[in-house]
Amino acid sequence: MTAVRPPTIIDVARRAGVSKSAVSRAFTGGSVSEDTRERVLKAASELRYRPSHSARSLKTNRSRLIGLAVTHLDNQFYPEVIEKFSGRLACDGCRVVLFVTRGEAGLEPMIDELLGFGLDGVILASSSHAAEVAAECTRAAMPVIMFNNVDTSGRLPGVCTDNELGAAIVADHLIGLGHSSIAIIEGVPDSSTSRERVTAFRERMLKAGLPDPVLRSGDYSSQGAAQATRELLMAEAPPTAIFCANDHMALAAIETCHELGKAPGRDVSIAGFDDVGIAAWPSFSLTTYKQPVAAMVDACVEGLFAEIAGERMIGETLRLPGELVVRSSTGKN
Amino acid sequence: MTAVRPPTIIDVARRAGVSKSAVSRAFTGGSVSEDTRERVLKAASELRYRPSHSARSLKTNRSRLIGLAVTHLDNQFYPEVIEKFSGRLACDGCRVVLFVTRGEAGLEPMIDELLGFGLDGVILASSSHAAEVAAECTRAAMPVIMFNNVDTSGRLPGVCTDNELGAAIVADHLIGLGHSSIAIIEGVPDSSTSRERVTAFRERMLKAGLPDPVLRSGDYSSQGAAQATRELLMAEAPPTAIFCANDHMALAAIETCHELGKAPGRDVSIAGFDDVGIAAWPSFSLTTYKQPVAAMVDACVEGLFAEIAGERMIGETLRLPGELVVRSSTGKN
DNA sequence: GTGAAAGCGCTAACAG
DNA sequence: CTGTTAGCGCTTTCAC
Repeated sequence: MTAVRPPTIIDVARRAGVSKSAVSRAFTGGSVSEDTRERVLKAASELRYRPSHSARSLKTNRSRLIGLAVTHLDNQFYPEVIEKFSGRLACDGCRVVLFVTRGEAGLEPMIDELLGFGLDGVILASSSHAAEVAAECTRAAMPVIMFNNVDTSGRLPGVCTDNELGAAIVADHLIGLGHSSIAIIEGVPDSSTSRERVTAFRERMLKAGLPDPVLRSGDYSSQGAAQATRELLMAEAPPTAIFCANDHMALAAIETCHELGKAPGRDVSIAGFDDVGIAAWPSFSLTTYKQPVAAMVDACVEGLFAEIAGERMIGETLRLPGELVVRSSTGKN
Repeated sequence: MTAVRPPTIIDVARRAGVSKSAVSRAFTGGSVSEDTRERVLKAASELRYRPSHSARSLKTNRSRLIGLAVTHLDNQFYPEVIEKFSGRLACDGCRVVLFVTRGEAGLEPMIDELLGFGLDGVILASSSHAAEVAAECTRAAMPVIMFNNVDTSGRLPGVCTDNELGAAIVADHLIGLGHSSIAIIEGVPDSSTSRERVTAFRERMLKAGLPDPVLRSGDYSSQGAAQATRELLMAEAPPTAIFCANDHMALAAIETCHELGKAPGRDVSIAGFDDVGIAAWPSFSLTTYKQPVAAMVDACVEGLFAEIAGERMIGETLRLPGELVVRSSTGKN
């Protein structure tokens, strides 16, 4: 059995009795007579012909492949983001090539990978090392955009939620409920999202004349948040409310409350950030600040396409407002 | 500002004072003298040269891109699978191109996409329409393998958990706990996983002399499972245990129990299948049958690589045993 | 071990 | 509207 090699544009041209160019035009939307187009399409489908992706990419310098770098798929926020990007990009005929960064390790080599797969552009939704990756991408003239994360060093475009606004609104909500002893569980310290949310929340409290909140690191992980929650709630004077820098940690905090026999929303209020799917489940009913993921993804894709086209739509970072979602994990003090 | 086009192999050759071939060899592991290799590598790094992916693919007919078709990213099982595949394939220098199938719609066009991106192979982890996609792939000589899903029509290779074994073990567990009135919430009826799990569970019950279990469809969705649970538990003679065809539905069933004021593990036992991350959370503490995801992914990748190499390692479907994980969502009747 | 040369399959001027 | 032609950047015989 000889390996049947796939039909090329030449096979189609021959069978349709036209030139390669005619076939190419028929497939790329060039101008061809209706008659030619039909014959080409017929021949192509008989031959089961599909244009070779690599040949086309080589010529056009476009692969319609977009890299998406993410971390922590166990944080439900990312699967949601991935799904949205995949759907959105598919509308433009593009596909997502996934780069899952495993914690701290393996990021260096990933840069080479990111640059070596002939991608048209890259979306950095990974929370750490963004700066390094970004710098390398710019040097390689690879269009990049940050998602849910801002480039503090350079001036890369990016899209994220207005974290400061969101955190302030959550703070107001908690304060309005009568809480004055509020703790914060932050994420990875050097991630922009965590920094912005924490800072804004804190400022709001100080502005309200409340004491500086206790700060614990949850490192954006379940275990970290659980540990922080334990320490917080078992202290001598435990806080009456805890603001977690994301839902992933807030969910863990709620789990920990149960473990300690404290009822979320009654004994202690827990608030998060993201509005991940699970947050709405009755078991958690988490009060949180909803990130406008769909709008963010749209803006991000448009921004990236602009970069690819050589323009620049987004100045530095586009910050979209979200929406407070009040559920029963927060209650009056 | 002229667009600085990326350096080609020729630029490197010139700078290193060697021929294109020498550069190519230095990068692909061909035989070159140590001296040449060094000069090439030096020139390349000075120029920030990276071999063009599309040019290389065109020549070698290998893109190192593997398609992964999945559904339901809100079912935590899939993000876990994606992450594992991404990591595993990265070890072999390959990357995942994602194809998220949005329910029933958009599968037809997706086949074209799958075949049109110059992928080296495709992993079908999508639960529905697998047969159609598979058939088209085989016709196009595209290496395919099924994951967690068996090809009933053709004879495509695939890897999945031994669903029948698993379901039987879960049945035994429940029966051993003294349950005799057990209901089943199945997934998408025409998915092989659901069928196999349901059939085996049922058989086991009959074999134990128990009445034929009530069967409800949850359609592998949270809403479906919640609805089914409601109907089941509000019936005149509610079952004392419910077996859900996957964790995603079992979790929803547990939520629904709370909604109805029934304590899982006491008032009614709930068991799932998968052992998704959340299943272990204290709030759910779901008894389930753990799919050996890592081993499945390894086997799947090996099988696919064999297909790509023109061999066939896996006869039809490889069924790996999992492991019962007993938690507190199931208890004595 | 090394270079010259021939394409991989396609698109995009350029003539006609 | 159509065909001819010239590469895109790389790998790989094939001689040397």
